[in-house]
Amino acid sequence: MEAATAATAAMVWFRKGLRVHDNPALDAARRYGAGAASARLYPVFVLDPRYLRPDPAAASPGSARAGVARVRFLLESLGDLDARLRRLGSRLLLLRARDDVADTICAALKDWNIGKLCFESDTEPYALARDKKVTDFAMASGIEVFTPVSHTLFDPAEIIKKNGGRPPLTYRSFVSIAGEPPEPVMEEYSGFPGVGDTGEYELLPVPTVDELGYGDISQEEIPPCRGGETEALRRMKESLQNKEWVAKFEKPKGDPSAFLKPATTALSPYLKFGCLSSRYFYHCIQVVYKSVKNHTKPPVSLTGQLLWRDFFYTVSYGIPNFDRMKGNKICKQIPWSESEELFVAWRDGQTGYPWIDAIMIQLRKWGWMHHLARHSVACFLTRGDMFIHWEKGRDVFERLLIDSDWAINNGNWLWLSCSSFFYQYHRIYSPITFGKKYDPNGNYIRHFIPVLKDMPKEYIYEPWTAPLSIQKKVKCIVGKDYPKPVVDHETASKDCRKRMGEAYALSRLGANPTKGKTSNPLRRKTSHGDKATSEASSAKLLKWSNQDE
DNA sequence: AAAAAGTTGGTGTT
DNA sequence: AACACCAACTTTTT
Repeated sequence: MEAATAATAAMVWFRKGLRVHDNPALDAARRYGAGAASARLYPVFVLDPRYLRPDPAAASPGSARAGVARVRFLLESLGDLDARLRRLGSRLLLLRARDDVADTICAALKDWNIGKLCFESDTEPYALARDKKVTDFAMASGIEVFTPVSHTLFDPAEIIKKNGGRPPLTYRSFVSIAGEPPEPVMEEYSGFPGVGDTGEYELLPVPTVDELGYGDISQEEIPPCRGGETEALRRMKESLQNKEWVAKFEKPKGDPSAFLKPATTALSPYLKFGCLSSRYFYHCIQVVYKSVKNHTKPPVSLTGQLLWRDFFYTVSYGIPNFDRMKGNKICKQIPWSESEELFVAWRDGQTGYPWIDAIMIQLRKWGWMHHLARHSVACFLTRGDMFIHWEKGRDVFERLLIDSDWAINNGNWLWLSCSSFFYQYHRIYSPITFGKKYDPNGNYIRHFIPVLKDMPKEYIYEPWTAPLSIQKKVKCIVGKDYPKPVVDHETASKDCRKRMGEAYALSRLGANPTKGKTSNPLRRKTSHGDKATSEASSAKLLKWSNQDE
C-alpha cells in the first residue's frame, strides 16, 4: 500500500460508458491532482458474479441474466477499453466481486487511498441502489464524488423537473421540453496519469467467454458484431459516410428481414454499453444534416431514434414500478392468460409460424434483430395471438438481446402489448403477410430455419398448407420436422382483440371513480354479470355513458 | 365538445 | 407505389 499522504489518486469506475471519448467521468478523474507528479488514475471495472455466474437451468447458455452473446460483447468491450487505455499510458483494472460489486468498490476506495471517485450516473433501479451504497460510503470517508450524466443525451431528472415533476408521457411533449442536448466532450488525449499501487488486489486479465464456464458453446453462432469503442466508432463512421442514407433515414421504412446488411445502423449494442456516446453520435449526425439540403426529422429520423431512447429513459426514471404491470400507474391492467406450453413454443422458436420462429432463432443466435421483427414477435406473444403477459417476453428479450436496455426494453414491451403509450390494439401484425411483403422468397426464414430451406416460396410462410408430396420432396414434414402452428392466427387474433376490448372497457370503468356516472353500480353489474356478452354490453354502455356526460 | 394526431397494420383497388 | 377503407384505441390540440 502507498503511504497515506494527501490523496492525489482518482478512481474512474466503469459500468456502462465503456469508452474513452466523451466520457466526463474519465475526463474529471484524469484531471484530479493535475500537474502533481504524484497524480494517479485508477480505471476500474468490477465483474459481477450475479450478472455472470453460469445458470445451467437457463433456456440457453449463459447466466440467469445474460445470454452468451451479450457476455461476449461485454468482454470484447472491456478488452478494447483496456487496449485504448494502455495506448494512453494507463490500463483497465479488472476486479472480481466476491459477492457485491458495491462492497468491492468501497474496499478499493479505502485501500488505495482514493481522493476522488468519478462514475457515470445510471438511472436503472438496480444501479441506483448499488450506487447509493458506494456514494454514501465515499461521502462518509471524505472522498469527493462526481457522477455526471453522460449515458443519455439529457438528464432524466432535469426533464422531469422541467415538466412539473412528472415525466412527459408522449414523445412529442418530451421533444418539446428537451430542446438541444449538450455538446460532447471533444478532448483529444495524449496520455493519462499512471496507475497507482494496487496492493494485494488480484487484477484479472479480461477473460474469454469460454473461461466463464457456460458449458459447450461451440455450437453457438458468433454474432456478427464485435464489442468495443474502436468497433463502435468505426461502424458509426461507416454508417454516416452515406450522407444520403442518413438524410433520408425513416425508421418505419426499414426492412426487418434484411439480416446480411441490416436496414438500420445496428449501433444499439454500442449505445447500450456506452461504447458509443449518444451525444457524440447525435453531434456527428447533425454535422451530416448540415451538409445536405433536406433531412428527415424526429420521430422517424436517426436523431429521432436517439430521442426515443432518452424518452424511455426519462419515463422509466419517473414512473415507479415501470417494469411491472401491477403498481404501474401508466400500465393497463390486463388479465393475461397463463400457458407455459405456448410461452415455451414462442421462446424456443417452435410456434409453427416460420416468420415468428426465424426471428426468435435470430434472437437466440445473434442477440439482435430488426426493430420491426421485435414488434412482430412481441405482438404475437401478447395482444396478437397468445395473450401471454408482456413481462414474460420482456424477460426473454432482456436476457438474450445484446442491446437489451432496461428502460427501452420495458418501454417497448409496454408499447407493443398496448399496455401503455400505444393503444390501437386492433392493429395486429400478421405472422404470415407482414414478413412476406418484405421478403417474398423467404430468404430470412431459410437462413435461420435450415429445415425449411427448400420449401417452395408459395408455402414458406405457411408450410402446413404445402401438399404432403411437396413436404416429402423437400424433406420437411410439418408436425415431424417442423411444428404445426400452435395457434390459429385467424381465430386467436380475433379472440385477443375481444379480450383487449374487455380489459380496456374495465379499465375505463375503473379509471374515473370520481365521475359519479361512470361508477354507477348498474354498469358494473352489467359488465360483470353476463360473461358471454360482457364485452359488447360494456362497450355499448360506455358509449352511451359518454354521450350522457 | 369536437377534431386531430399518434414512429412503423391489414386488405383491397387502382 | 399510392390510396381508400376497415374498425377503432387514447391523448393532445383546437
